[in-house]
Amino acid sequence: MAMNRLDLNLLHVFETIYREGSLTRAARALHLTQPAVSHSLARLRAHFDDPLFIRQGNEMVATPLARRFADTMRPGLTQIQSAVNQFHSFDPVSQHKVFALGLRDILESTFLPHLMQSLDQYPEIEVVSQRIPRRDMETHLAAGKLDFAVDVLLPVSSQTSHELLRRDTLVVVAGPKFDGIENGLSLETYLAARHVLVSSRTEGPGIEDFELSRLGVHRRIALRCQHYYAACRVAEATDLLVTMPETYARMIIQQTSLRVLPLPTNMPPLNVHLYWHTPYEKEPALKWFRELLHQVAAH
Amino acid sequence: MAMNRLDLNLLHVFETIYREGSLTRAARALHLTQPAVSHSLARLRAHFDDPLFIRQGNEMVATPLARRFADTMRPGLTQIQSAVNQFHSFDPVSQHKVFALGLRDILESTFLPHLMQSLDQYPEIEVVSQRIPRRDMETHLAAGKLDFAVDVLLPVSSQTSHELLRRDTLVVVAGPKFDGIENGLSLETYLAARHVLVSSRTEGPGIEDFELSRLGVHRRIALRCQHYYAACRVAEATDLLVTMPETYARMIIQQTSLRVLPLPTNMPPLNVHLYWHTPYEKEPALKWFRELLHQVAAH
DNA sequence: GTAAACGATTAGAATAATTCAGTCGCGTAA
DNA sequence: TTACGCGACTGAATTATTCTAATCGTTTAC
Repeated sequence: MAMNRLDLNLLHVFETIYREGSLTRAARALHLTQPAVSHSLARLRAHFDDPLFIRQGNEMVATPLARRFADTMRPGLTQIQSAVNQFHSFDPVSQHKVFALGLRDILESTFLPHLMQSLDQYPEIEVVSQRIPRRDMETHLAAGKLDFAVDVLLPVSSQTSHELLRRDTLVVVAGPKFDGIENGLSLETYLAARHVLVSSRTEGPGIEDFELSRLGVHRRIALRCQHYYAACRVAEATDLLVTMPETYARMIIQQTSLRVLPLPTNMPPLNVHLYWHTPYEKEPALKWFRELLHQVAAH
Repeated sequence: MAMNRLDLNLLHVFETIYREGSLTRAARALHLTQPAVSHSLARLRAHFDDPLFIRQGNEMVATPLARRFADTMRPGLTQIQSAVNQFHSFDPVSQHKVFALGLRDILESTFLPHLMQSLDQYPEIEVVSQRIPRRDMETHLAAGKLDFAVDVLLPVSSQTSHELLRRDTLVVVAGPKFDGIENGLSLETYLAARHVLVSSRTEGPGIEDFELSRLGVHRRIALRCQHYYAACRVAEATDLLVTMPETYARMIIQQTSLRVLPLPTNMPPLNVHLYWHTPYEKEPALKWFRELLHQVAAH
């Protein structure tokens, strides 16, 4: 290309010779013939006006200039190769990468176990799960502080993309002390029963109560608590009912005497979406992780 | 070269397009035609599977991926170019460089004025003069803490190179009160005179006294002091003689009534040598500075 | 609407990189 | 000491890549 400017591709040849200490082995590593490597070395020698490697027996020993040059340029070459790889391809098996994921509340419980199981085969991959306030989600994604966020459908700007990750619905969890459901749970039975309302707020209706009030009915709240797990333990020991997302319900009732029942009336779905900063969406590592999350969500 | 490995020379093309925001201007900057740059960009686009630059009117606007890639790889590219330049060529006019020079005693006075005058035309060059114990000279040169040392002939290992920088001899400095030298200074007159001995030690003979004792003679020391400058001020005000290196003598007597006379007997020369760490001697910046020092010493 | 500026594409020329074939130097074993 | 194997170097031939000239399509300015 330009006169007097070193062909930067020769740096890779230099580095390989340096590492292998032999032109023949370097040629093998580069998938070239030995004379090709010899010619490349000749070009480097001409450029630096130094033999760079001196043959001693069957080893090519680096000259002081070669050694010093190798130490000086290596960090830059490593950094460039890393940058090129970041935007060209991502190999999760060999490349270290930390993914920052915004997960709220029960989504940690429903996603992280399967996700970490999937990452067993990728020991270089690390995941950091953070809870970010909803109002900060987009700025954190744009700034790269978060790679992805997982949440219900939220209004976002055109700078943030999202797609459906998993469908979820509300179901009813009942313990063995709750009777009268041999033919399924009717709306009358549901409304006559006493309920546990799960909310991090100390007052106000739950999401399901909004829908019931649209039907002109309301249920009887006997207990208000903050965590679905605690609510299920209560339902198991009493005849109170818990209305909650199905995915989490099925996780919790395992090896308990609790049952999952369909809600006796239609409720809008609780769909979980994956969010990311649109301009970054072509980055190979992020694309790979996105696919992985879809696989995990399909469990 | 290798499949799937980016031609690193394309990075320079990328960077130029990014900076110029136009293929035509980038081509001009790279001394290529516009289609050559277009081809290179096509290769980059294929590699990253991204347009990288989108034409908006007559500007090529970088895509988000291109922007992020530019920011990521720029430090590495800068570092590599710097490393390559360090070992290929050195341009003292435009490249910043600090040279560490080991100078003892009067050598600072005799070298630094002319050296700094020569460096007037190289504003990017900085010089640090350090006094290093003689026993530490070689380790400091090897470690790169010193680029060069200037001293009389010393015994050094094969890892340290040296070459003659300047020849010097001992001369006699006399003030206007000293008589009887119309036909030159004879050995008898020299021995009959009173002398100033300059030494940082509080006792013991000077170097010239070793040579005189080999002739079976000795001179009369009337004063012992530590600096040649002070000794010369004494000679100017009295009829005492000072025996000292010629280069410094000629510097000091300027615009005084002092005279420089040949020593009336042969003494071995006081040659000043330049020392450096042999393995580094091919580095272009050090080569350049070495040449400069020779020019300065030839003054 | 026209001319100029600019990027993309095609075809061919020029240049660079790689391979092939052969020679030379070094180290080791017989 | 000789023969052999290994590996680097060199030059010619071949292949691949890059660059240029020309042209086409798009955009901008007047």
